[in-house]
Amino acid sequence: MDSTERLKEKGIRPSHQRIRIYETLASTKAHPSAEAIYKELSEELPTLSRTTVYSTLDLFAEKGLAQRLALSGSELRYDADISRHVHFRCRGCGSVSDLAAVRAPAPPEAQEGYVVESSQFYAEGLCPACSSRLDP
Amino acid sequence: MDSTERLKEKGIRPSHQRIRIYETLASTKAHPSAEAIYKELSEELPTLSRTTVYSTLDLFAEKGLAQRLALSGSELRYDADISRHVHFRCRGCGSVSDLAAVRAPAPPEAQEGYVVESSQFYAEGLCPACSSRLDP
DNA sequence: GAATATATTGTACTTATTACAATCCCGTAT
DNA sequence: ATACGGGATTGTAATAAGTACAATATATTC
Ligand SMILES: [Mn+2]
Ligand SMILES: [Mn+2]
Ligand SMILES: [Zn+2]
Ligand SMILES: [Zn+2]
Repeated sequence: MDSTERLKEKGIRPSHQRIRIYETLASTKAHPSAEAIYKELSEELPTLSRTTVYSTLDLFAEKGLAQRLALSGSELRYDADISRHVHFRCRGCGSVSDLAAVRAPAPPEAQEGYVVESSQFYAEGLCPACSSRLDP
Repeated sequence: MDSTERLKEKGIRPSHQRIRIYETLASTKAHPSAEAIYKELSEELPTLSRTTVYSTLDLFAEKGLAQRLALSGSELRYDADISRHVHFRCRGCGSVSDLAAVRAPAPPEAQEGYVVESSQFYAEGLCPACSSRLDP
């Protein structure tokens, strides 16, 4: 299914900008920030505005087309893979990757009165590149 | 054991500011931000600087005297309870609380090359107060 | 008590994000 | 085909959290 269809499916009007932002997000495993996507698309769409990227990613997260990752580090990261999986953030280089081999815990059962809408499990430390560079 | 001893134990010189910041953090279940602690202590210590609060909380996190929580929401929260437990952030009021009834997953086994230093499991949604105010 | 090291303070700066108003674009009705 | 209207996009200005830095104050060692 193409990007346009995916957006429509989630009730998002498939403008040119939104399609390209979604395709950019879906084509990488880097879990980019809004700024990273903005930079990536700036050449191709010179009039693209940061505001559009921010509000579009926000919209994607609201509509369940992408997940927003709040890990340590100052910026929010986004992921077009909406399946439940575990993330890793490297404190050396700031990269975010999937820990595919780790089983993600199920969302916690709501306790009395709480409404659980989402959950995240993530780890931090050093990625392979940084651990060989810094540790030994 | 008193706060002074706890700081010494972790190799932190127990200055007056550090002691009061630790005691403030340890006396609440609200998981305060640096700003919240600064406001709380400002009356008692009128010359206290934000910079001191930020750097002290940072030091506590480095030395293992407190944990730093990066949840969704713009600011970092801190917790003097360093045991492994699950957190909940309310998107209505921004409050952060413990989900005491939920078992926290163990830190993921490091995959080839990765060095895992910490991990977090947290949920988001509506707290009891906000869910009764917004939902029904 | 002087010399040295560490902690604190205040200010300026950076960075990520949001608010907002003006303009643009696109689907529909005339 | 043209005009209308509402959502989308843009650019600028503002906010908020956090950091850098240099000066001052406080504590520790000699
Ligand atoms: Mn992922
Ligand atoms: Mn807690
Ligand atoms: Zn790395
Ligand atoms: Zn709430």
